[in-house]
Amino acid sequence: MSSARLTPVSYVVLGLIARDGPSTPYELKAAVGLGIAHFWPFPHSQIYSETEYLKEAGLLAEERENRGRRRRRFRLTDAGRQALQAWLSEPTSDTLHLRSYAFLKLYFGHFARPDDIAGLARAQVAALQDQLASVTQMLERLKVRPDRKWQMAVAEMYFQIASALLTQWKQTAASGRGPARRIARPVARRKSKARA
Amino acid sequence: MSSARLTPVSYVVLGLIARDGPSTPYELKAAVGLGIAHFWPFPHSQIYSETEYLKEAGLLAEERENRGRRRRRFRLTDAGRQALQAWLSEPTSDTLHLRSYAFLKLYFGHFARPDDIAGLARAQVAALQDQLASVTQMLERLKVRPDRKWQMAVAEMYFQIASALLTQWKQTAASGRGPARRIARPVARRKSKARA
DNA sequence: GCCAAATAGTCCGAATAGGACGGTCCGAAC
DNA sequence: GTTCGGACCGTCCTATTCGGACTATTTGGC
Repeated sequence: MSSARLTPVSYVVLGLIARDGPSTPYELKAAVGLGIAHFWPFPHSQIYSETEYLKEAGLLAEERENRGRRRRRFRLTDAGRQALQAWLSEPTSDTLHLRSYAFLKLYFGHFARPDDIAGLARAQVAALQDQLASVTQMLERLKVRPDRKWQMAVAEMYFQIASALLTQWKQTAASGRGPARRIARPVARRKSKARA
Repeated sequence: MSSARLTPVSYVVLGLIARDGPSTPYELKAAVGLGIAHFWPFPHSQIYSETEYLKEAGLLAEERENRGRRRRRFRLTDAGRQALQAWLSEPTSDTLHLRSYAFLKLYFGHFARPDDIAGLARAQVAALQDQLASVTQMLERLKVRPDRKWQMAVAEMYFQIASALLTQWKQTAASGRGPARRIARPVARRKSKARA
């Protein structure tokens, strides 16, 4: 009953049920794969333990299906809805965490042959183009859902990130191949406030 | 001796030692914090076990310091250098992994009060500005190191990502506050190749 | 009825997280 | 030359998390 440890995954579950109505863990798993997995990955097995935990905590209520597989279907309790809203009302300064294997290789590019860098860059360009294509489709789908406004906003951010990266990797692929060393492009600068 | 399981962290260690010369684990830890931690985070305790492991595998050689603390100092063996170069020569299509707590909140923005969204966006704008300031300093520092060319490239990618996000969050902060619903900005679209 | 495919859920060893904690060295103060 | 504080350096430990292998159940085609 008491609101105990609530993790990001807890809110994923609460949020999805708030959005989609009473759901089975399996449905949640599928819903996660459709979007959230792109910016908050976690193993699907967690959904099963998390729904159980949230039920114990009184934030979800369970209703067994009568027919067929008799799956557990969870709905939000009032406490659950409140917990979700409370969470949403606290902003976070937590900044994005990035993990890129390709960055790692590029970082040590000094020890690679020029061709290696070019190959890496080409592979990244291709991968990013695929990714952009799929995000574009997602945007297309969201465009006709005036609710889902904020999902759209997230998708757009994702799109912008992928776009920016694509541009950069293309440039990386071209550099070395170019006719001459290129002059550093001017880049927006902002007032500094110290930090490192 | 046999080249066994080499993880990304292995290459971080090999790469840093290749760049900086023989190093102690503590020095590596500090070096990681200066840049790599931003796109390949891992607990510092791993450096200690990893250097040990790489020594066993014959990719590093250890030389105890004679004086003072008698710290372990590791240098690259030929095998180590080869392993690094082999790794660098294989491109990766692995695409970036993103993890953002703020995205999660925004995603479920439907259940938040408009003010909550605005607050979140403002917090993100502030955090990103700080981050951009520190990246800008890093770029400044790298500008005068013609070696470090590829580190610079990574830093620029990071900068572009943060810039793009800043723009988007600013827009999010403004939306709702704006005089009217704004027309969707035209956005670059690319040929689709399917994927989801 | 039987089989294949899709659906649904469980389990568990391995890897990671990341902070708490314990020593060690050095320079400054007295 | 002793003491002390702070930076330096490294180890350890527990709680998650990872993520895939595995099992079971249902449905639908024939």
